[in-house]
Amino acid sequence: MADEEDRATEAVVVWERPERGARGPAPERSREQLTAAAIGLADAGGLAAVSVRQVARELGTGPASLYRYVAGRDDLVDLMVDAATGEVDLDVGLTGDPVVDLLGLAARTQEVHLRHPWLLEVAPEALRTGPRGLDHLEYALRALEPVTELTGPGKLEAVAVLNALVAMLSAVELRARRSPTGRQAAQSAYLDAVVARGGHPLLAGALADGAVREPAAAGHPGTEVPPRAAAPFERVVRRVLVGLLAPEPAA
Amino acid sequence: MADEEDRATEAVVVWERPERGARGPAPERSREQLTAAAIGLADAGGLAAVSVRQVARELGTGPASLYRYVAGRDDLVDLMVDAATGEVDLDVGLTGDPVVDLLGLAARTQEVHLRHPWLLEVAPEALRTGPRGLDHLEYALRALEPVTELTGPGKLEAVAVLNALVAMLSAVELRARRSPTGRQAAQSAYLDAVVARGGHPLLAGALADGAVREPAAAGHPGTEVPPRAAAPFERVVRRVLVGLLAPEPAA
DNA sequence: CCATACCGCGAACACCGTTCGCGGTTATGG
DNA sequence: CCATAACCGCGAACGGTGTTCGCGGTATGG
Repeated sequence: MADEEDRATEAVVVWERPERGARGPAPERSREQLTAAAIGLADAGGLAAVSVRQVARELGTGPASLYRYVAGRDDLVDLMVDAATGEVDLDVGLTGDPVVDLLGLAARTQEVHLRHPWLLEVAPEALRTGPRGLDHLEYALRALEPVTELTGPGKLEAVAVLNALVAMLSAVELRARRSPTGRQAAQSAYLDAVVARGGHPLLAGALADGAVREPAAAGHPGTEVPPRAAAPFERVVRRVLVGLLAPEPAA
Repeated sequence: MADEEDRATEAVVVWERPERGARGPAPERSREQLTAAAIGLADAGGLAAVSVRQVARELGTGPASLYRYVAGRDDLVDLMVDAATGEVDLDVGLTGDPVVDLLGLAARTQEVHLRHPWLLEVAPEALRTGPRGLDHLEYALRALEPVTELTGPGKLEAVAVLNALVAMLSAVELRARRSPTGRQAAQSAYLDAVVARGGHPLLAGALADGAVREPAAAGHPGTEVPPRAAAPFERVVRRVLVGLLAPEPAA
């Protein structure tokens, strides 16, 4: 009574559906091509620019054709995310020090985030890991092997925390790089107004301290900020890792 | 030369636009009503269920009418997020121990996340903080006041890390609670298949260890998991906080 | 060799966010 | 005090979206 109702469960994940059937003519395109086109659009115009119609146009065909390769737009996003994850180099040897090894993985992962900003736009809710994602995870677990203080689920938690951390820090870095996009400028102005209004003294103080928000002169690019951002990333990631992997937090 | 071109900058944030003009008849509805209706829809059907048309229908009017209260759908989402943030109780006294105080704030914030799962669906990219969000931030900074090892920007970073952490742990908790929604079931089956295929031994081991994924019997709910999830949350948050606020990570 | 399963894709459906412009309402400046 | 300018509600429409249906053509398994 379980074998026959799997036709309802046949709404299966992309990675399990075969790339092509065995009967008909050969497909004129491949999932890889769809993915590449979609990633190109997203790199240029954000995740919102990735529509079934646009991707189809990019490939010189109609929207309906894509549904031979993919069950829907969500599958397309899954393919994109996994392809981007595959850009992280996992052929780097391990030193045996979990903090060092995970820090390196985090740095290489951040590079991908900076190269594909749309990764931050995909809702974490809908994240369904593909083969490359699982390789990424396995690598992290390999780096965590020397750690004996954590159980299996504990290690998975730690990796999840690390990934969320990398995403967040990448978002910060991206906001610092590109010139404000109007929406951000408005938000910035609102922040100034509220701070000036008093009532949030500590926030005001924290903002006054550092370079987090520079004067933001006219608005056009021009002053490119070079590689200056490596330091805070390493510092924060290291501290979090040390906290996560510490034997016991005292009491 | 700055005062006159602000007409281009008049694409301003929601919080700065007045609720109503001074000339015409009184509006029949309020932003608060729009927000409440939108949150109701989102609580029931996710963020995707929040469309201008649906909200309008909920209020018994046409889509165009909403644009008197809001510049677009994004403003609506901003209002929702800020309203939800306002549900976090900030009237809790501080003990003076930053770890304890921030842990409490994190726990109360997670409650809101669990009550409004759609918060995790809003892309972090588009997050523009409103007044309640700034209050939340100010409270966290107040809890961090005794910490002298961190500068202003450093504290802001720490709070950002904490918020990302709470979001991630809430996502985990939510996934564990509700019965898999088909998409998640497919993902789960795929995971089993890959693990059975070998090639990810550490992942297999980690999954075999704990209760992260129970056998997943038939599929229907039934076995409600009670409040059992407080422990890992506190443990992880505490460790991360200790790492973030530690004087110096050794060398 | 032919039935079967697949491929490409034009056409259509339902929904989405957003804009325009109209008639009615209200406060204000002269 | 009243005319005018600013505002409110909203029907209608535009261009975009994801997705489905069903057709003619093609390669392959039995």
